[in-house]
Amino acid sequence: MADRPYHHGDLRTALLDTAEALIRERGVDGWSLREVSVRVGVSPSAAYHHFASRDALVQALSQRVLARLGERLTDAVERARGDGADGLVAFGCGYVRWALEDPAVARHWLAFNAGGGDPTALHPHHILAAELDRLVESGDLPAAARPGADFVVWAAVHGLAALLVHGLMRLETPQAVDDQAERVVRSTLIGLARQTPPPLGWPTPRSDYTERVTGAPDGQAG
Amino acid sequence: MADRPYHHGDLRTALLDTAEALIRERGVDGWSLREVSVRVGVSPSAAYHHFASRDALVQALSQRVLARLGERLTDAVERARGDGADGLVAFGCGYVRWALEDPAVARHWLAFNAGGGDPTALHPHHILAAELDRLVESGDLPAAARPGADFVVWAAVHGLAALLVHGLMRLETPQAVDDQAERVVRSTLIGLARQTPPPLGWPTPRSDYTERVTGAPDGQAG
DNA sequence: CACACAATCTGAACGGTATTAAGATTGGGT
DNA sequence: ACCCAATCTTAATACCGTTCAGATTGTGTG
Repeated sequence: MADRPYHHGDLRTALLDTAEALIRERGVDGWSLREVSVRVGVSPSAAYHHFASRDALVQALSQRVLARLGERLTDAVERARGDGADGLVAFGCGYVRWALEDPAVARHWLAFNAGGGDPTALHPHHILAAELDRLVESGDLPAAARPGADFVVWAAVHGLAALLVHGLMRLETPQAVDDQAERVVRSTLIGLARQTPPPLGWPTPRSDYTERVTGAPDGQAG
Repeated sequence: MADRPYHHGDLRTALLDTAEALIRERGVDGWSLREVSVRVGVSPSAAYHHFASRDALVQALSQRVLARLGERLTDAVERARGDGADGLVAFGCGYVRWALEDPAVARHWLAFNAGGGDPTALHPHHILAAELDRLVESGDLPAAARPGADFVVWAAVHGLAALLVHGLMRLETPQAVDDQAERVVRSTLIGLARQTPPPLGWPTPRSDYTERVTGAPDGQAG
């Protein structure tokens, strides 16, 4: 602790990195502000010049994780974009793979996803919605099925990731993970396409979902 | 503290009740073992004669919450069971309604769902699987679509609940919640039914997503 | 270059936390 | 009546988040 300069240089990201590493090593709650500070080589109170509280660090970390997920998903979707649902299948696979590669970090995000983050961030929901719009334009998805479909697909993918990360569902091989993700996405899309206009079992023509399913892209919970 | 008997009588459930009430009042982390003990009227260390640690209480609470959810879902499914997917729609609505009625408690369960709980418990997954079996028997779902379908439906319902409870999606009215749950379940079921035997690009041209989704031929599962 | 100022970090402290150990109290069985 | 095991209490330990006064350093201004 003698050779280190008094000013760290970029303590903020060092704290984020170390907290994330500890989460990766010991689980979602296997870290403390103090230990992170010690590991970085500064005093515990130094963190408070970069984060208003421990919770602020948690929030910032989950935003950073979210940003990385966004980049990864845009890449995956762009690379796989072809005919039909391939882009969305890549979205689902990328989402679930990301969760399983770093279960603890994914659980951190699942639990503390930042509410008031940067609205321009590459949010999974945005990417998904854009890809669904493409499907409508290309005629692969009926326009009538589009409103609210983003949340149906997102729920399916998010739920699969959550079940896997929390150990309620187990898939042995990476191939099985991809297959399950693909099946979830394709089933949901087929169901969305076939159900909407006058499907089987959909009782009385309910009012359209455009008004009632309020998707707030940049909104957050109270 | 003078008129209370030295032995509480049923301290274990009293601790669980109080912890749950505090979670309901102040959020997932708005409680401590000490405060729970004080609220019940015993010393902080008394809890350790009923739970090995704070985490054990967390686990026990999440198991109890799970059991209640199970009872509720069996009731809902049995009551609504009719032709076709009505039972599963009731399952989805019950699941999501339960989550929204007590968001903090639901988040507690979402985060700490017990891994090694009672295997005979009424687990949502069991109820769902049984209902899917009924659909196969009644001919509403092709037998070929049955294997693994439970996890597809569960993922969709679980994901919807998770997105709502974490504020990533917002539905204003209870009717909108029910509608969204119904749409998720029916879409998934229709998709499962239509996709499986010879769907769009599903079985044979099993493309290798390891190449297509990411550049790296890598990935792992838990 | 000198000087002031803001940003950054340290050290010590406060109250709260989980957890443990040793001892007091009580109910049930013999 | 008595012993034992279960239950609860008191006290103590170690860690946690957070705050505050003060030391150290970079930066811009004359």
